[in-house]
Amino acid sequence: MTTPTVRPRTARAAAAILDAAAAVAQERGYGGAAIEEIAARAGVAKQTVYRWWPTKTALFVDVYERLVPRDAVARNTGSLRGDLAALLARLSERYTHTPAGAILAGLVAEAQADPAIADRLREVYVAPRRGIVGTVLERAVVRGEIPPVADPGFVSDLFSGAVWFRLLLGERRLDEAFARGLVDAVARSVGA
Amino acid sequence: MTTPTVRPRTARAAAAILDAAAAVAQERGYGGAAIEEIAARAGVAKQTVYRWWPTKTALFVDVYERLVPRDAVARNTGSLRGDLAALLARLSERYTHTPAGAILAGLVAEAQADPAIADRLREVYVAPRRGIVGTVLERAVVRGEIPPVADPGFVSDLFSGAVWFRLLLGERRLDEAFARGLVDAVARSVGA
Amino acid sequence: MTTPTVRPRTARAAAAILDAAAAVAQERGYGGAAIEEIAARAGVAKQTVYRWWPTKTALFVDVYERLVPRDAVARNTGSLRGDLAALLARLSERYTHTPAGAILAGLVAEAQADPAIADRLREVYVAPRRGIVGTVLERAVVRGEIPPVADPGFVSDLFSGAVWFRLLLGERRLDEAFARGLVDAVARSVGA
Amino acid sequence: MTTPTVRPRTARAAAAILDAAAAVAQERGYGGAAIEEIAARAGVAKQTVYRWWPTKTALFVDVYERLVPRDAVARNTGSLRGDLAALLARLSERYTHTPAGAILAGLVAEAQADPAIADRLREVYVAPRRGIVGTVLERAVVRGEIPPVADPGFVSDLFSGAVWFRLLLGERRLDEAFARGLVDAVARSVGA
DNA sequence: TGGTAATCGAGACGGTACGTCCCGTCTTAAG
DNA sequence: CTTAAGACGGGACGTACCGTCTCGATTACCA
Repeated sequence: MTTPTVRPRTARAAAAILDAAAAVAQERGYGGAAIEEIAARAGVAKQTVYRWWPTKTALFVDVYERLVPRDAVARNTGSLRGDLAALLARLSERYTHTPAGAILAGLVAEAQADPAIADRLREVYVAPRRGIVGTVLERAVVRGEIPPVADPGFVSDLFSGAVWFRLLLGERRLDEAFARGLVDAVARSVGA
Repeated sequence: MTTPTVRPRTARAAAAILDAAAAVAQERGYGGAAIEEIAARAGVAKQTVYRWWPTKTALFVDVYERLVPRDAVARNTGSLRGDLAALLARLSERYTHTPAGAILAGLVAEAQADPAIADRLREVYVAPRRGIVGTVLERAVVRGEIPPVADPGFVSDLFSGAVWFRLLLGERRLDEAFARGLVDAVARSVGA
Repeated sequence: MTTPTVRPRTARAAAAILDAAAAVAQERGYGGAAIEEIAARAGVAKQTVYRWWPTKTALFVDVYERLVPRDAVARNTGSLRGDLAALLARLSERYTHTPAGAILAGLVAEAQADPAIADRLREVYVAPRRGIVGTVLERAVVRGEIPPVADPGFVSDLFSGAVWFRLLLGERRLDEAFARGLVDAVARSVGA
Repeated sequence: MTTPTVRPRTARAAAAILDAAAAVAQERGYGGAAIEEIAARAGVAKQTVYRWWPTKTALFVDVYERLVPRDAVARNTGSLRGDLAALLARLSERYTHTPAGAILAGLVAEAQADPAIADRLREVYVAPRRGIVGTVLERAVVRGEIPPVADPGFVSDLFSGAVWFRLLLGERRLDEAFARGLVDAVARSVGA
């Protein structure tokens, strides 16, 4: 019914830019990704990138969201451990096959010098993860697996921190042993 | 008896460079720290920086080690929880008053595109942390507080990941509540 | 009887564009005058400018003609010296109060690299000036002030060159002394 | 004995840049000469151009001076008419075989919007020409060909203006007829 | 008098060049 | 012989305009 605000060509260009940005980040890492090359690869003028994203950071926040959508919902497997394991499997898949990890690391690095970026990152990364893990925990409470969780945000951060540490500083995959250990630690910490 | 290999002026210059690098990183972040400015601020020619450190990364690995020495030993407080709390207090202090966090984040970002940097980072950051937490856990085993730990490296990473997540993405301090929560979670995970 | 081909809005827009172009050239010079700004200032879409003038050069040829009409006739003062002085006074006035000089200089510069522009410039600038000076000389011949002039075009160019040299490289005005000197030189060169 | 102020590599780069600038202006005209292309053609980084010349204008003032040296002296042919003719021959040669004319036109255009450039141009173009023509006139006075000249600057400007008008707006050569006419007009104007 | 085609403003688009910053290498002159 | 100073070739930055294009929203003419 309503006419779309964004014009066709704009949408086309935007998609091409985000795709190109992901591809370049995949090949050269976050730091090595030059706007100049992204634009060239997207078949777009540099100005067109700057028209829609004021900085490289802003661009890659959007790229990250495209790779790891903010509104993802945790699969209900019927048990807390199963849900957490499913979450880990999905994360593993995304960080293995996309530059999501490299991008996140780059954004976190920049956030250290710019509070605005830090805020934005909490918005697109921390808060959504807390939402997802919080859902999983609530389901477990409802199921009677665990008592009410005093600080679900903390539990989520514990979980996310371990995953981050592994993916960005250890092996790039979350293997069986790691998954079992982390699920176990989280489950214990909430009194399962 | 023997004269040191490194000449006085060299040592002086090296220290000046490391200090200047830390100062610039403090002000402008890791990404914003230019070798050019570091050299100028150290009162040294750019070439002198390149003589000892082939890349910005190598330089900042040394800066990081200077801020968070690799061979630090955990204080023995007489209990697992006490030791962990002491560890947290020391980390909080370092990441609050130095650019250690910003530098670490920058190095981790670069490590995503360069396995050699990743290796180096495991060497100066992951391994030492595992050593320290491992020592704490061993002491607790000896004390009889906990049973032998199957995978102390994983426990250390869980601990480090949570600290990292908090310091680089949340508040820059590790307050009382956070410390209590993390100590508790780690202690439970090892069956305390 | 017939409705004019050019619609009202069109004519209005064209005038607004020429005015805006003159104004911008006045403020920023020929080189600094951007089509983009001219269009904006005329309250017109950029495309509307390009609809009527293929290039900046073509636009400014029209602007120049508007400031210094091609069909101007020399005032008959009753003597050669008087006519020439009147010519000088009119030129001085136009180059002092309009961007005609800056525009002419810009066009001449572009003509050096493009023979088509050079031709156009001879058409709107050189030829009309020769016509005017030629008229003045003929009148003087008729009056019996001077013998027939062998090469009136050359005399005109001598006159115009001196004026140009003064206006674009010296003072922007043609003062009394200069006028007397030039009128005298020209008069002598034709045997007055 | 004294060490030269300008270092060899600098001198080498500077010469390459000036040569390249002249070549590009020859091919594309003043307006079409991009610093980017000049640098590339000189095998030099763009920054190296900007290190020595703040603007395109400053660069081309130097290019012009290289093509038409400021300190040139008029050949003494033994007569006023001969000296003027020699001057014209030399100018014709320079404007025909070098981009001097295109460069001068470009600089004059820019001078209309920037008094500093106008000053500089009077310094490197108007004043030297007045000096040269002044010398020629003085010699004629000494020879007894002409009475003392009241305003030699004006005579020079008359001469230069005519030459300019011809070279930049008419034919690019100063043929026999034109030379005879101009020499004659100038000679008459000073009472030869 | 209401429909329709031309014209308009707005401004996105692919490009090119701008002038700046910093990279890592190099050359020079002083101590 | 080492150093500081800084020039150098290079490459990306973010900006300004170029001239072309697409979009809706007026016009203004014709049915």
